[in-house]
Amino acid sequence: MVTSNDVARAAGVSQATVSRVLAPGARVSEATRDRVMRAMHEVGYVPNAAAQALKTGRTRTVGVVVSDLANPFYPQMLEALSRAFDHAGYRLTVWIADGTKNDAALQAIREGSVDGVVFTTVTEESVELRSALERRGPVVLVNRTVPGLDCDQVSSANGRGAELVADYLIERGHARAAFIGGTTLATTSRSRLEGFSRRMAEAGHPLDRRLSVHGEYSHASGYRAMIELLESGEPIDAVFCSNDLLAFGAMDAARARGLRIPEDLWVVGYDDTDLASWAAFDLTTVRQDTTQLADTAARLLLSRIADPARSTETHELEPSLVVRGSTDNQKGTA
Amino acid sequence: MVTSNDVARAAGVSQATVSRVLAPGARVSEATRDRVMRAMHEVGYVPNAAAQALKTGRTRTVGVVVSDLANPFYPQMLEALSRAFDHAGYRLTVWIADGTKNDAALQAIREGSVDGVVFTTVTEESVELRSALERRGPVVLVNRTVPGLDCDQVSSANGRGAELVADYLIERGHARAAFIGGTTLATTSRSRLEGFSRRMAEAGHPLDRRLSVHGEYSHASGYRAMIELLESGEPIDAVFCSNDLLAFGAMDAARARGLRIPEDLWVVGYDDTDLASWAAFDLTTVRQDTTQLADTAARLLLSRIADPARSTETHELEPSLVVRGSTDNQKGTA
DNA sequence: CTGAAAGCGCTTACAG
DNA sequence: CTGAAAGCGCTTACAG
Repeated sequence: MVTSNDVARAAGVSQATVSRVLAPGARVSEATRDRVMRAMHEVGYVPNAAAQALKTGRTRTVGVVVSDLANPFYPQMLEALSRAFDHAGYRLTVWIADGTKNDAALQAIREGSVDGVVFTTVTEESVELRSALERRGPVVLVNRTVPGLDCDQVSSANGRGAELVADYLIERGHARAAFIGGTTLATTSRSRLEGFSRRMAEAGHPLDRRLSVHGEYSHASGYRAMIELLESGEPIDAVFCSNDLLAFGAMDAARARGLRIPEDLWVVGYDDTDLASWAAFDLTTVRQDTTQLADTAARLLLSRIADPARSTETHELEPSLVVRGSTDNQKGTA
Repeated sequence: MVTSNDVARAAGVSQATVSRVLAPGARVSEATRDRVMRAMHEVGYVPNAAAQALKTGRTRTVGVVVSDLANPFYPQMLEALSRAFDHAGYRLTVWIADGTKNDAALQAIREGSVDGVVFTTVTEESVELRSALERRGPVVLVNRTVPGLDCDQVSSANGRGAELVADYLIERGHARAAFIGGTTLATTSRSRLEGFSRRMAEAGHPLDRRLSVHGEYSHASGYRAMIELLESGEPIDAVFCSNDLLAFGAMDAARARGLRIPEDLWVVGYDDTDLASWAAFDLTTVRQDTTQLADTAARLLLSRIADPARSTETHELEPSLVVRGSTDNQKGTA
């Protein structure tokens, strides 16, 4: 390994001077700087990250915890986070798992292998996690949040997004609606159901309990839920799924049972993933801007790392309804 | 920050003894060990990762470079790699980008922030990258490879997979086939085209040059390519796409033009991503076992890290054809 | 502007 | 089995 000592020897200066040449605000004479730079290239010097981290207490790495890359929303989120932190000169350590990795990420903060952590899929509010998050640690929750928790949080205004769907369905006369949700442990699914059923009730079309089905966030679960709804015999003219992945499953199920979309049934999702715009689905859905979510999360986390004492912030980004063919084949009138 | 010195003080032993309690093969008396363990919990001690890395030269972190999470194959690959390295006690630093991150990953090895790197999307054989890879560095190429490069590599036997498709189409009398490929810079796309056209030619159904279209690996590109093929007016009864994502785009385009699949056109993909089995596509495709790819890559990389001098290995995993409804609606006879 | 020196928090020979 | 000590490769006051 080439160290700053090797460079110092080659350039005929002290090791400290080599270090200064690389330090942002350091005063080094032009001549010395040139000589040292040349020597660095000659010997092929790259500063050792562990030594820098040990001295400065910073790694310029942040952790990201996601639970399920089979939901296309998360790869998009991950890509957006990668871009956001890349711009700031930070690297990403990624944990992919079914919720068991929150502790590993928290541990990584304590051992100093990451400067902070972005949690995208917090579900249950386990006591340990809650208290860990509340200590003003360098963490931020994106997407799924924990209402009332004193920690930086960013999400889509999920209730508001669901209201947009309700308003749209009512206005278009598709108010015999069902709801297909993911795990009730996720705030996203809960908030979307709440917003949806509240607005439907307000408009005089209260959501029938039997028409509200919960499972997990997967294609298979959406498929099963749709079959269940159809076999219940309850007449429905629309289904609001709490994310796109469920909607894809629901559409596949409905079509498998011979229903035409949108003629026989309207389907609405949430997320506006890439797949939603594919012709196979052409799904009306609520758009969450992953870039905006990621940028906000990155900004909050980096400012938290810089100032651990600042008070916490909660951001709710405004969602928007994207109307496509799964609800309306008369694009012109949408 | 709580250090081993704090623990030592609390337990009334030397700092070295605290360190030994955590070291795998260290000889410490039961009594001392107990006392130290208790002290660790009391003061909430977690070893500092940077200090350990500086001393040992190991971070227990590996890098992964992927180019495009919009292709569902990569999230699956990433998840499989995450699992494989997790089992070995390694963390993942992930670079997501359009091929510009190979250098960043190579740099990370040099500065010691990762112990090794998995490249999933090497394309062009730039001279710098080539020579960097060839120095028996702790790197492994998975999925896309560079034939002839002296470095550990794992891939699907892409040519063989394409032959399976050719054999199947010929046997089933769908030999007026077109090919839709991704970037020609990717070995995957090139090898699949080679295997396919070789076998088609051998069987007396040489692939018409005009029926071989290349773009990039995206849904939109598959869509455009399919439209192009249809508008060429050449009669075709099957399309082999060099990955599933292209096939989804091609199917969407064909259906948009009123073609029924499989009645009017057979479509075959490559990868067997989750989406391929969704009813919306029900895509016949060549299965690549991401778990096996990832496990092999992890094994190679970890053994390379342990023994930098070992000779390099190239693994080609056997693919298999998964027949679904996009080519055959008579499942019983498949 | 530059050098000598301390120290970040560990691991691991070296003695005893 | 345990302690004193060196040293991994940096950064950054402290002098000059």
